[in-house]
Amino acid sequence: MTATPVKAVRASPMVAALPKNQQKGQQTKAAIVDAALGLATQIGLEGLSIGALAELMHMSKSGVFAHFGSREELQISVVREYHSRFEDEVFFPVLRQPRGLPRLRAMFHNWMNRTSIEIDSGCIYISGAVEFDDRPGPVRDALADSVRTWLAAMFRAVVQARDAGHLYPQADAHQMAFEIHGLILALHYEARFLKTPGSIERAETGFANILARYGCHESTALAAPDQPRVIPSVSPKLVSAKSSSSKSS
Amino acid sequence: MTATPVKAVRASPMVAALPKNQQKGQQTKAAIVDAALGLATQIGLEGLSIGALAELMHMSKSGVFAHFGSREELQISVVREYHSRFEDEVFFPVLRQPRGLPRLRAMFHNWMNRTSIEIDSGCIYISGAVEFDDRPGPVRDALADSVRTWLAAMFRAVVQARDAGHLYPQADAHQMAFEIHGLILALHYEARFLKTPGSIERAETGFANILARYGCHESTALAAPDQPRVIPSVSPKLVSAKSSSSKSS
DNA sequence: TGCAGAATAGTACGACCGTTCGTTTTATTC
DNA sequence: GAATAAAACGAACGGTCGTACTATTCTGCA
Repeated sequence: MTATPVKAVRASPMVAALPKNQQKGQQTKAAIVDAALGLATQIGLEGLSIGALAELMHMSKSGVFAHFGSREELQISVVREYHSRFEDEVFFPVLRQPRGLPRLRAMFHNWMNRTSIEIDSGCIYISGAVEFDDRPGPVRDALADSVRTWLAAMFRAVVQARDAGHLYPQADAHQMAFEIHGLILALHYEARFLKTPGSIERAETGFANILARYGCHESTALAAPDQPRVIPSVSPKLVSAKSSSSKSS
Repeated sequence: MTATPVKAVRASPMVAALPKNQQKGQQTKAAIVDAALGLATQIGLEGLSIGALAELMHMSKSGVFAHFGSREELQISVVREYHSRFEDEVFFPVLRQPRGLPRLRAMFHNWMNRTSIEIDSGCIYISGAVEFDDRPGPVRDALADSVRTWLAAMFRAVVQARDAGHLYPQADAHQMAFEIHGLILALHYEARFLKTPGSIERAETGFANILARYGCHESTALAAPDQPRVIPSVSPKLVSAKSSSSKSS
């Protein structure tokens, strides 16, 4: 029943001998963290149990446990892994975009894409915030540091867009980042928990609205460009046309 | 050690005999739910344990348990109690305000006040959404129904404001409600979890921004009214004047 | 005052939790 | 292939959990 967790990789003939720091142990540990991340996104970092994880890995509890030494260390490893993937998927790719509005747009776009996926799987930054908002400790610290790092990156992108003249010079970057964060949180809440249809479109429209408010009026915005400036981008086609409002409870 | 949970109330001579449906049992049950609500707001509905609750009530586990028959029923009772208080505190008072913008403002104001308090205590609507977003059952249903009821009320207030001519007739009420919800969620996240200072002011500014965007330009708005219309209410005094960003983290 | 019935306490059970420890298997090095 | 170290196992511990039972105490009404 219990299959060997990770088959020896050095069997692969092309990869001439593993690097010293990548023995078998490191490898199964990575596999455990991977599985743990999948589990934690669904049931939360607190719901993550070593027993369930061991069963999923076809390992013994003690075998899994030995890799971390404590449950807390396992949770921290999961947070770090999530952070790493978030960076790879959302942050690093946008560095190819030119500074200013294009990069800011790409950032939100990637963030939205990830959140859209997490409507099904769950998001550790959001569930973890709820689970650890009143519980000090290293897990909370790791979590908060990760989130702050990302929000700071978002803030910098806003500042760059403003300094590049893509936004009003008076634009409050902290305020704008706050409002964008709110859109993501509302999307996650309404789509994942309430199952409200049309949430993704509303988040995108909200972003276009924020951009318009803070000084961007490019034609690439979702807002209908030919409307009078007095009514900027209220109720674009994307949302109202499909009459999604009729299904509201 | 174990004090009698609730002293017999009929000792009070003025209240001539309790109504049939309000025996002592109902009373201690109410007291238990009250304590449970306090516990659940801090550690979540999932963290709520009968043992801890019994200790807090100076009762035996079985004594507490008997009132509900199951942990799930206890959780549902807590959700209902929270719903009731939310209505009393946030919803019903605003009905005294005239329909339209004044009522919408009052609604957001009350909601903000409650959320500001919940920065310390926690909010079941938010923590519960995370805990039960992937777990079907009666608790989730009770929770989602409560939230939907409130969001629907918020939506209706937006529609009334629009119909009263206080907002642009093209304003998308669902979109506006979504954006407002996002502000509340961002406030809760950044203030409670990240401890970011200035979050309350940002939520208020965000609301003023949304109002301005959707057609309200009354002098009561937070937005500076004498600025050119092209730059509506970006970075109002409330935020930038006190240089709140310097105190960050 | 005394008696039904409600309310609470007490005890026990089985399940799961994180963790420890000694043993056994597997991987790496010589 | 033998020696050594790393990794995984298996059983057990102390603890908490929700829940099921029975016994006791209290309350409300005749």
